[in-house]
Amino acid sequence: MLTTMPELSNGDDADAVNALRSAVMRLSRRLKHQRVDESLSPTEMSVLGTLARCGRATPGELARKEHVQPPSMTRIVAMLEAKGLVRLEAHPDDRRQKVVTQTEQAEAMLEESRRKRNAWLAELASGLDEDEWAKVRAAAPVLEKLAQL
Amino acid sequence: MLTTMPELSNGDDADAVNALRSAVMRLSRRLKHQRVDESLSPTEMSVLGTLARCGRATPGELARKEHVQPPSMTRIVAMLEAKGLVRLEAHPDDRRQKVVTQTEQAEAMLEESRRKRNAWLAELASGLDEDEWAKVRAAAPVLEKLAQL
DNA sequence: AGAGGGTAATGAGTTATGCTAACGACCATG
DNA sequence: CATGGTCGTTAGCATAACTCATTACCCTCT
Repeated sequence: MLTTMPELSNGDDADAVNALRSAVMRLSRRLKHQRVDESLSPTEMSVLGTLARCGRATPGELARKEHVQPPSMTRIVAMLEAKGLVRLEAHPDDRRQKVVTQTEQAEAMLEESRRKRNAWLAELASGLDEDEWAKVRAAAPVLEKLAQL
Repeated sequence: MLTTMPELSNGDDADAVNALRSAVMRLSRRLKHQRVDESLSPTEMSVLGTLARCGRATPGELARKEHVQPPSMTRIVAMLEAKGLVRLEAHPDDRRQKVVTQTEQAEAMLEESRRKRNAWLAELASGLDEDEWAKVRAAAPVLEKLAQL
């Protein structure tokens, strides 16, 4: 739990934070261009990914998960609905809320997406050795957790 | 070198890529708001970090390193110069190019930046256990390398 | 020496993607 | 039944990137 957190003041961690921040910013920029579907923004893709894991969610929940303001999520969901990738239904208990679910079309697109991402990854991974890649793989779920804190 | 790259087709790696992509997008969004200097965009900060490591670079080199188009870097460098954080000099051998170096003021700002980032990190790290944090620390330099490939 | 192709930086205009503020519909508690 | 809080939405705006076009310069080849 890092209750004492002694390492936050030492140089290694400071370097790690610097590296992490820099890498995240640059990678996010590259990911914007590495779109699996030309007409879908990274955040829209991320929402689909979240839906695939959660099954269903309200716009507000999605906004919190993606760290986006509710109005932005409104627009994103509307976009996705217009493209037939999600469905909006009335919330069973609360008529203020709505429930978003993904369509079969989205399911197919995500599969396609996985293939293309792997291709992209193959190119990048060729620059990493086995050990480096193992570190990335180990850290990936942690980073995801970190992003949601 | 992953010459055979057998793991690119297995599920673990696909999951890792999904998690990584999602985490990078969300973290980058949060980092945008966690600015150390309110008047400096994340990319501008990243450029200063790069300069701190490299010492000096041309706008074109910086654009390539940051994965930004040259015109964007022109504007960023102009911004930084206007704020007294970098200096532009003529290239000794090629009059088309310019050389960007950081000022002492930038040096001081980066130090300030490091402190604030550590504070932000402390908050996030409190949600990770020692083992998770170790994984992030191990992966940070690799991610940086990945971002530059 | 001069012409022409390639590269560096830049200027202008556009697009994308988020934000804040204000609003209407709805729940819930007195 | 009124009133305060919450959810989603609408409207307007800000930022930070992009593309296309231009200018200045280097370099090679004749």
